[in-house]
Amino acid sequence: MEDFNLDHTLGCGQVFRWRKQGTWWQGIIDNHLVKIAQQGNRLILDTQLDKHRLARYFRLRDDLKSIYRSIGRDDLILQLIEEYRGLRLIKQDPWECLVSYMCSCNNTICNISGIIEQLSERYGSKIEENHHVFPSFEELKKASMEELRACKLGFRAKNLHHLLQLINRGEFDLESLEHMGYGEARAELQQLRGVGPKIADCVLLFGFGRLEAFPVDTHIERIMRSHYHIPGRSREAVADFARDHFGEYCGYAQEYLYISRLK
DNA sequence: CCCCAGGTGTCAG
DNA sequence: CTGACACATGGG
Repeated sequence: MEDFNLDHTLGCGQVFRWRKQGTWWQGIIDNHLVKIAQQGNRLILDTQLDKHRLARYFRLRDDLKSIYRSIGRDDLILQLIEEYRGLRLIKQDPWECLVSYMCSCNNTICNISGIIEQLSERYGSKIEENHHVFPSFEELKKASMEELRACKLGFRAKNLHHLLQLINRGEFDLESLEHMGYGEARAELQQLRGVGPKIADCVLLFGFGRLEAFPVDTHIERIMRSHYHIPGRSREAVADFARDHFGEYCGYAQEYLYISRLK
């Protein structure tokens, strides 16, 4: 296992349900409980999940050296690549990803995790004692506004409820985004209540693996504006600059900038 | 009490 | 197009 750092990959904030106890990370991939640890260049597994699905989830087939060569266009990103080498994007389930990042709006990672856990416990199917899968659309659509409120979604409850109604009426189809171009899919996502440019980019990057997506949140905007000359005051200007500056794999650059916020 | 958090919708100028 | 403000909830 080369160029893979499990702690950076699971701890950078791109996923919300993984927990670390001791040296073991515990989480769920494709409805399977997964315990995983890293010793040097070896991954240690305790799971029924097959290796191909694991490799897809952690994007182990991405050629990081090639991606580093592509995005490594300035001193800052080169330094972050060195510091966080082995951080990989994760290929999340699109549905869980969309709901998760709808909950991320003006919220903390800690609170987002809490919401996702509550939704899973209350509406997701149980796979083992104390472990529930994130609810499918069919499971989650049973939730009323009041019940969503009880899961601490706050003002985001009406956005999620609206999404559930929309899908139920056949007026939105998440899977159809798979076959669209980046721009078209992004515009389609932004028609949803509570989904703007940033959340749309998160869904496209983490849920659909569109590496040309570059989500700009408060941290990314602050970092980008302090290190580069961005022409324009909007967050879209930052995203436009980044896509041009870092190129076709700019989504990877975003994650290295994002993890660097911690210090 | 303040401020901020992986933003977005709305509205005035 | 730009800035200001509200929005639920939790934590510093």
